Amino acid sequence: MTETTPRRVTSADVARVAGVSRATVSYVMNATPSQTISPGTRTRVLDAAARLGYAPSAAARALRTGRSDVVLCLLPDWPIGPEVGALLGNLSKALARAGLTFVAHPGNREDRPIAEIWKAITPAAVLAFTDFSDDEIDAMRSAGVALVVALLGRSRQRRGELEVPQHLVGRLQAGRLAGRGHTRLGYAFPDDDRVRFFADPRLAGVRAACADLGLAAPAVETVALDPVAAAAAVRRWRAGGVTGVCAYNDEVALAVLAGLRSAGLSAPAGLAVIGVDDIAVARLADPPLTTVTTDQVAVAAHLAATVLAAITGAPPPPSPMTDLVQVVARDSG
Amino acid sequence: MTETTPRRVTSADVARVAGVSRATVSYVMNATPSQTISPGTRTRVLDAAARLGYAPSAAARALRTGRSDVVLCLLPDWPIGPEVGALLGNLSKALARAGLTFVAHPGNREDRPIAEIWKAITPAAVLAFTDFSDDEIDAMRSAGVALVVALLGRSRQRRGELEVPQHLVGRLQAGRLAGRGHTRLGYAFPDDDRVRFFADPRLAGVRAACADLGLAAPAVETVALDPVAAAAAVRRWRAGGVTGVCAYNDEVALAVLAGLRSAGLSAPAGLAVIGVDDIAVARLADPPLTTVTTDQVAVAAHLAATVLAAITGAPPPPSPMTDLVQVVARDSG
DNA sequence: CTGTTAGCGCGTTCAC
DNA sequence: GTGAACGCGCTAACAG
Repeated sequence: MTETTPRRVTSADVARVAGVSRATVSYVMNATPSQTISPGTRTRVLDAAARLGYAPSAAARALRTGRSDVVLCLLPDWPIGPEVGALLGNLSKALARAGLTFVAHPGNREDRPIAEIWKAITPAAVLAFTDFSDDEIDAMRSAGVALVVALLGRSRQRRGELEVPQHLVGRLQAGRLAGRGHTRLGYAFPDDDRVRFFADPRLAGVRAACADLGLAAPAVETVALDPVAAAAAVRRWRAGGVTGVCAYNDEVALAVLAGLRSAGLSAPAGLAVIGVDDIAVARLADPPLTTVTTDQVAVAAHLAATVLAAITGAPPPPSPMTDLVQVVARDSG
Repeated sequence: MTETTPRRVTSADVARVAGVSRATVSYVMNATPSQTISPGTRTRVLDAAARLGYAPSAAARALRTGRSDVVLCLLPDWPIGPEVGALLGNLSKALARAGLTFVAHPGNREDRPIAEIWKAITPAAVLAFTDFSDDEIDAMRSAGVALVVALLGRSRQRRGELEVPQHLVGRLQAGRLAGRGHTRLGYAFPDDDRVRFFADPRLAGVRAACADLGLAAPAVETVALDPVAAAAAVRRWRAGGVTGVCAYNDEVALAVLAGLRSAGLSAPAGLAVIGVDDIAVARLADPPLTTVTTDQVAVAAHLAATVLAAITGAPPPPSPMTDLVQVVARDSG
């Protein structure tokens, strides 16, 4: 029994079987517009490729073109929940339709310089949740990597793709509470510095809504995911006349609910509470949690379009970021 | 001002600056054991590389060696929560220490045949949560990709790396409840077919523990994340004499808690409940949820070692899967 | 021992 | 529709 090492199928194999040159195979496989191929040849090549199970070497292609068809997403170092997970899934799906392979790299940039990451992948584009240093940006640009920043970072006036909706989330929360008669609002800020990138624009949205509606600025309390800490915040809010609280997300909102409970109170009478994300357990809370959801599919589609535009050098699509967020009304607020 | 298109720095550039050949550059950069290099030359090369900011082209390297230093993780299509997110982060860190770049691809294999994914990456190894078809395995193997399956799939006797701990999770839950005097146990099974790969071994662990302890087999109820559905399950359990319930995970456990509440009962008197994962909101529940946690860092380390072994062809490390799971005792059971 | 030469891996694309 | 060079790093064979 001779061990036949199963060699990789290359374009040369296809060319041989189809009785054409490798160049022709390439033209057929890529449907190169500048090159006309007779239908007969085309069919023969396609047939041969299919029969042999030919798949072009991504490495060779990347080497030649200087760019792979991979889109690399640098994940933030804060815990990613099901919402982000869903976003990534949708993004992957949307980019796959454009022939791009989406992959995510977890782990903060301290563990490993991001340069090592993208140099190991040679991605067509890099999508990040937080900002890059200018040096990093220059390095990537000069390597021909398109860059999209999802969330606004600290530097300069670059605008992040996801910043606007975060702002809207806050506005919607405040609007809901104001619409139900609350005039003095509180904001439950997360006890984790790593999520400031998300929390800050949300809080800003609440602030803006309050200003627009002629309400006092929200009373901000940092709320840890702990009943005792939350109870203290609840006490302070109530002492200050606050009747409705916008929480950074559902987890923080659930903490507020727990705080109310341990203070012998309940929502919405003791304090109206509204979260963000509509996580699965939100409807299991007591009372079920009112929350704000984002249309992840639409966001993913927009992000995908932005990435695509960045790759092709086309102008980024306009943000159709309205109607992307909506309230899921339940009993807590 | 002449626009200088910033060309990529290649080994030829380094060679020129250092006054050596490209081969020497390669030997220095890779510290090739079979080739001795004089310290002086070494330094000159390293210096030049640093000055120029040289990074070898991953594409060229992959093309030549037939293998990149990327480890690809195929994510399951079920919603990934913070636990999996943390696992990925730890895995990434552990593999980075071995010089490997970890990336995850979200999205189920229906959207895109997995062959397209790994052919676009040319990974050194693929790590998957569920099993592959034999055809897929053969294709990958013959392409030189090492394969590690984290969770056992349907086919044959292959053993998944994470299967054992899942089993232990179930055993631990049942043991806890039995230790507190419960003799008739229930199991709250998830209402999502996609997580069967996790749920089945956990339930099997509970069954095994019951058998070992001489208890009746657990009364299995499928529990949706909905108070009403959960209340019905609670009723059936209580009618059947069940006094303690092991839940698939914390979310399902919280559903059981909600079901108890809407039946006018409470844990642990009405029904003792124990979850899995120790998600953040577990301690915010009423009562705080007793749960089982897994040492994700240790699991990640073991998985990383397994991947490494698969790549080098070494025998996989033994499973030190004891002491990896433990109970977080709170009030619910 | 030190370092060089040369050809390979594979898809792309320009000139004929 | 074809021949041939190219992108870039690896490594066997070989010369001082």
